[in-house]
Amino acid sequence: MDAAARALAEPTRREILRLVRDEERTVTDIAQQFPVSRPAISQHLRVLADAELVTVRSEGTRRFYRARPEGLAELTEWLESFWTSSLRRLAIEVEREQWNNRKHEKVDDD
Amino acid sequence: MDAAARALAEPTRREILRLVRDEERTVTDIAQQFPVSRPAISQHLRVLADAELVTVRSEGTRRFYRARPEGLAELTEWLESFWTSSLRRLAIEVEREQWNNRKHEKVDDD
DNA sequence: CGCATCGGTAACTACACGCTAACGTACGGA
DNA sequence: TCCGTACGTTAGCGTGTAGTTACCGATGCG
Repeated sequence: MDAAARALAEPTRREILRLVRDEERTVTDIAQQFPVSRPAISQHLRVLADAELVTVRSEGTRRFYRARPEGLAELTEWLESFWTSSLRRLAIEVEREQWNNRKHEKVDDD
Repeated sequence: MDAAARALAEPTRREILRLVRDEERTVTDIAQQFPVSRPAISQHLRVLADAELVTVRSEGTRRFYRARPEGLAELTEWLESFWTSSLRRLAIEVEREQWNNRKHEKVDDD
């Protein structure tokens, strides 16, 4: 997961991932979509592959890359745990607020 | 979102975020949970605050930090778009496989 | 075979990043 | 008022990372 998180920290890599999300693409094809050189894209693809966020398929001299969404599983779970936690916390706050309201009523009563 | 993604790339920052997920904590309190110095934690907290992943509440000399899950919204949506995309792709592949199976049956018939 | 194309790797540069040490500031208690 | 505590900020240092150019092997085609 650490590798996945670090890989996604780079805007270029996120964009690459989006490009190969629904269809496989070659390196040159991908590189043409960016203002940086092809070797730079190659290095980004290596990072993504090491993080298991993409898969490769060789065909002759060409290499087709494709996103591998399962690689994002851990990270997604981690993020979702925050949402559920947020809901739990919200419930607690509502409870406390109700408690405070009751106290205020008491004060008003005094 | 770029800021959030970069902030989460750091293991220490992810851990900090988990620490202040359900309850607010002071800087010294947080720093004691890590092998690094307090200023280092201060810097991490600054990054998290800039990414709007935490909020601060001052009380005297102490500053209480707390996670702000809404800051992860964009990133979560981005990740989830991959899951739905993955499902769509899977559906397409199943379809194609069924098509191939039908072709095989034809060949067998020949 | 000769040559172009595709893509990975190496060496190097520039910059971002994380950490520490040192300092400054603000609040609180004696 | 003096001192301790709680934090933030800065300078400096070492390391990591993204980019480039140059070069390499492998494949496809005449």
